[in-house]
Amino acid sequence: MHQPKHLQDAGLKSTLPRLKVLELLENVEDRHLTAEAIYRKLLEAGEEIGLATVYRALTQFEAAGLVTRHHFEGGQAVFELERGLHHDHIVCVHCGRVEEFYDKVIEKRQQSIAEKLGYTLRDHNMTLYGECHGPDCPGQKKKGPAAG
Amino acid sequence: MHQPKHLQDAGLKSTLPRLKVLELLENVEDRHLTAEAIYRKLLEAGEEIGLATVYRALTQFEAAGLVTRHHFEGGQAVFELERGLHHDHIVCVHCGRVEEFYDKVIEKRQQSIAEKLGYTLRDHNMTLYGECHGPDCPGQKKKGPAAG
DNA sequence: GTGCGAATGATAATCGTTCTCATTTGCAAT
DNA sequence: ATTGCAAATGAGAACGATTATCATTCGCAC
Ligand SMILES: [Mn+2]
Ligand SMILES: [Mn+2]
Ligand SMILES: [Zn+2]
Ligand SMILES: [Zn+2]
Repeated sequence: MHQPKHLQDAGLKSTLPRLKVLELLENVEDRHLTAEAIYRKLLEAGEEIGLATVYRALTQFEAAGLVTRHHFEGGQAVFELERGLHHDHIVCVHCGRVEEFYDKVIEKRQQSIAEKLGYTLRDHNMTLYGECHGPDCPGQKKKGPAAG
Repeated sequence: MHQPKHLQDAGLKSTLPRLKVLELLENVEDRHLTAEAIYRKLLEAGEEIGLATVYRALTQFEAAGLVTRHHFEGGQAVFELERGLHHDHIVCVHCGRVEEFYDKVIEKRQQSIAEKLGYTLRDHNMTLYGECHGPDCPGQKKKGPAAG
């Protein structure tokens, strides 16, 4: 339970819907959520909020640096609470599980590639897609004890 | 002027609209085009084709391995003719210019990161965003001879 | 408590892309 | 060259994600 007074510091008026979205992002287990998932979870928690407001709040949080938006495969953007530590992602193509990683060698190489090509690097998107081998992942063909 | 007989080889019936799209991709200067850009160019060239057909052709070409689809920033997907050589991209945030590159160190590192995290790597997306310094790029603040 | 500009939320609109379906095409067998 | 028919086309409707509109409500300084 953090105390999300961050809003005023970020130049945003502290309103109830915004606090609800921020609180959810701070306390939910899965860091990477679509706007609709956030909306649904708030409704399930008995909160009264509109989807448009969730989108607006997330966009404002992003502009304020409180939240990061990612575009993985599959239409919907996902949002995560910013923790100040840059990282990239690997996503399971079967179950959608997301892991984070940071690789200094890659980051440096990206920088020097940009320079070599005459660009000033401003940002990058690196997402790996693979098959996780978690027991709950539908990508794991379950070998029954007898051949079937 | 290539001879795009590739279609039958790829298991696709050789139809006029498909040939037109493929021919354009083979002969156009800019490798990376949106579906609408392709559609527009064909119309400008006097061809008669529908946007839905362009989308369909590109999707089929992608499934057949003739074309690759990328999702850079900004809504529209871009397509490019496959040349068999994997590469990644750097895109200018001002003028949209695209350069390609391939970095063996990064590719290897992606593989070992995936392994370390327990994934079997299947694909990846790496796009760098930066400011190019081309003379025509609107990101270049034109310094006039006198201070303004 | 009042007042007012900012925020909200229901809904319409937008944008890129895919789907529907009546018409046309490619092509193989006559 | 015809014919036949499944596959392809294209105009427009439909779709999913996100944003815009606008009447109502809220946050907050007085
Ligand atoms: Mn993350
Ligand atoms: Mn390319
Ligand atoms: Zn998985
Ligand atoms: Zn540029």
